[in-house]
Amino acid sequence: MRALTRLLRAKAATTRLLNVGLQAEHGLSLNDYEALYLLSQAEGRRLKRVELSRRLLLTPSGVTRLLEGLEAAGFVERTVCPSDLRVAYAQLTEAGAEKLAVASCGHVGSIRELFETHFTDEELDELSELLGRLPGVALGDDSCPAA
Amino acid sequence: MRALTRLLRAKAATTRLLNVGLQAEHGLSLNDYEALYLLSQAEGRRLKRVELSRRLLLTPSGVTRLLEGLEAAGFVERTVCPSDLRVAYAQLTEAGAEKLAVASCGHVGSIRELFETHFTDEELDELSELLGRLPGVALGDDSCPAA
DNA sequence: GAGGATAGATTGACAACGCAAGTATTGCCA
DNA sequence: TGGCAATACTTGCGTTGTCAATCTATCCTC
Repeated sequence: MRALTRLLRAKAATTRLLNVGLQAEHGLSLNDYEALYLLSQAEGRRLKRVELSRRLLLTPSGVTRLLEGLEAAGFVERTVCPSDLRVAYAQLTEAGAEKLAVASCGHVGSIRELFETHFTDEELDELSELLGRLPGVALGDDSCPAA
Repeated sequence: MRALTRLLRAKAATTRLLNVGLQAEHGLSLNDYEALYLLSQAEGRRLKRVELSRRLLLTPSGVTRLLEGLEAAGFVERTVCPSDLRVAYAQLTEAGAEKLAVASCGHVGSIRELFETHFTDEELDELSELLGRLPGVALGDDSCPAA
């Protein structure tokens, strides 16, 4: 119960902090960044929208809205799947990859700063292990190259 | 970094789960509930709006919007502070207290179910201790009577 | 005490996201 | 092969919460 309220507040606090940084420096939301990152790690730099929805824990409509912005900015393109005309891939563009690279510098810096001043490495592992047990959290796991 | 993405997803997953339950059964959002709860624990069952904003980690305008709904439903009233005409207290009404009591039954049940199937008591303590270190998370601490 | 800085609160415009409903495509099964 | 369920996605609408601007009340300083 206390754990719950802290979980809620922890999310609110951290997203606010990181969001303003990303927004101010690169005009990206935290979800924008996550989406670009997931795409960059994916095979062929593309992902089905359903897959993004699962990984980002957004509803399909949320993904559509998110990608609208990213497409308008030229960071992703929609491509179709020849074998199944229902699916629309989100394909990372060269511009998107560059944007991600640039934004990563400052962003992972902020994250490290935020977390490493409060936790040791072991505690971070502990924390993510615990959070990973909640239903749906540890889905498309991300092998985390940059940090 | 993995910790961060899991934190974000953990919040998204849990709020969605708990929100739909609360919403369906009692027409309250999670923040509505938290606000009622904080008021019920406060001295005289009232709190300054600024205080609510700190505790719920909402902006002041967020608090105003939240209380709009609660006032319309008759669960809180606004009262003024005689010594400082700027502050407007949010005062829990009798109806609000009853609503909270009724909603608590099912709600803390859901929470326990969600958390206790995945964690032991020690792990919950560990988790909330860790989360509490993030800036701003462990503010108005809540001495947690019900669970 | 007058004047400016500051704190508490509200309002309007806006972005993000969920839900429900709708469309299009595919797979299943008789 | 025809029909029906399921899947992938989009769109309209409502809710929630933020930000920037504003108003009032209080405090602080001269």
